[in-house]
Amino acid sequence: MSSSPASSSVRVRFAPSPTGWLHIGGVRTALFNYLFARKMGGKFLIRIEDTDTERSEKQYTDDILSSLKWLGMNADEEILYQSDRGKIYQSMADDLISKGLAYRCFCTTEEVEATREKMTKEGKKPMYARTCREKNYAAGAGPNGRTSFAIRAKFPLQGTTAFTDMIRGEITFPNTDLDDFVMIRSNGVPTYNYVVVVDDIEMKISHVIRGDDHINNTPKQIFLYEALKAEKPLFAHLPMILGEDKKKLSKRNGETSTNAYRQHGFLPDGLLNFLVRLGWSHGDQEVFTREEMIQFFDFEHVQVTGAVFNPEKLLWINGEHIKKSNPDQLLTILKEDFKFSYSGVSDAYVLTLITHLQPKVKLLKELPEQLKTLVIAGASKVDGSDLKWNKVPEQKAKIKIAIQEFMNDCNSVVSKKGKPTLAECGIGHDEINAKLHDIGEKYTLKLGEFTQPMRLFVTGQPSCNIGLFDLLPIMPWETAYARLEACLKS
RNA sequence: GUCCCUAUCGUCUAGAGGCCUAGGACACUGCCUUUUCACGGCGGCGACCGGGGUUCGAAUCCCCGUGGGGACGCCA
Repeated sequence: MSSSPASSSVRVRFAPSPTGWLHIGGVRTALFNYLFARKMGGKFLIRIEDTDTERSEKQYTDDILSSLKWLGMNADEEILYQSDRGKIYQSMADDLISKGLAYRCFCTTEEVEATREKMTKEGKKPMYARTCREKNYAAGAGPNGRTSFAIRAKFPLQGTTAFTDMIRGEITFPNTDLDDFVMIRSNGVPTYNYVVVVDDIEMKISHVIRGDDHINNTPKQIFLYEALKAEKPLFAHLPMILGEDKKKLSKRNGETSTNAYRQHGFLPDGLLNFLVRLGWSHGDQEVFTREEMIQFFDFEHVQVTGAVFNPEKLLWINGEHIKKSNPDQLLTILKEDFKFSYSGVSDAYVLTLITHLQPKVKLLKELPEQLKTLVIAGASKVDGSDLKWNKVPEQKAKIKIAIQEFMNDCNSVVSKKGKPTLAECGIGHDEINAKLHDIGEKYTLKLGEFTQPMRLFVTGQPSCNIGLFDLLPIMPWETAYARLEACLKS
């Protein structure tokens, strides 16, 4: 259903209104625009729709832009602010009035409301009564001395308005159901349906890719394209993201700011990967790199129905991305976004720890939590009172002897070679494994019986997911030894 | 209410008339692996909304019904 215009002509935009934080639904809309632009070698643009002066706030614009930056979706050209363009909107509207395609409406809000209520009661679609439609009022020359007017579109009374949606195909509206919508409010501020067209023309937008809550606005906008004698873009209406209650995602049912996802430890590509799979598919593939998303994206496989936001799958996908990440990059993010720091240990050591931990976490914020007792001297605060060995004192004594033997064994090697870690003394994962198995056999202990207390004390916390055999070789032996001593004393 | 869109496991989805006894993923669950937790491996549970057509043959095409969503603003 999609057409393939010359790639160089593809220009798409993400046009948020700064009336709230950038939320996940907005990110998905931006993403589909971004992917299409990148795939087609076109331009991805951003326009801030701040005509609603009441609700627009600078802090929201800042949040939207910084969130998009975090996600790696920056605009290819200068960002357009609608608040800068008031004069253009006004003069084009005046022009449409002179051509008989729009008119001044002096009706008051109360009058308009009244007819709307009446029509609703009669079971009709609430619309404007078109009182001023054929009056040709001049500015400042309204009925009953009224001077305040809005500008309305003179929408056709008959026929149909249709367009071909890239996702859904042909959509047709009877014109009788469409209103003479307001283009410029009586306070002079233009409305969304009007400025969106003026600006999309100005920006030479080739494809309008947006949420399907805009399908019903499209005929109004088509009217304006025709009135302004401009070439119409192609439209693609994306299905909505739904909350668990299957209603449009909102603050009530789980809408969350993009920033919150960042703080929780989602990777940009993990979040984007989850979002792209909400309403789009590429066979059975679930995990995509950014390059793959761009390479494979198409409108043919965009779903038509809304998709429920599934936090658990998001978590899983994020884990997949963390697994594949470069530890260096992970460390950088940890330092920048999670105030992660360490002392008395080398960068290489921290990086190796991350390598061992990254396949096991789903959220970045788990990393500093698990690392903290490994990379900061004296951070270990272990209480061994919950350990199983406390139940059988003679067993506990035997285990301590076994652990002591392991310590002595390693110690002799380390002091002979004079290196700070077991790994540098030639004792790696497999050697530790063999050593502990031997000791277990010698003292007729199951491996878990004595590695469990060892692991607790060496990691310095009960919830660190690193394997003991992975940790022992790389941890400074001095530290490991001290912690094992504490274990013996407990 | 009117208009627009829509309908495959709980959820995200594959599916373009025979490859479908409907595939994958998340979740749930059984087993295995194992140095706790986790990761991983192998299984299990689980869906074509209903009714009519069209066709030799329908999850797939058409119609109706029903369900769901969205829009009906001097919000965007």
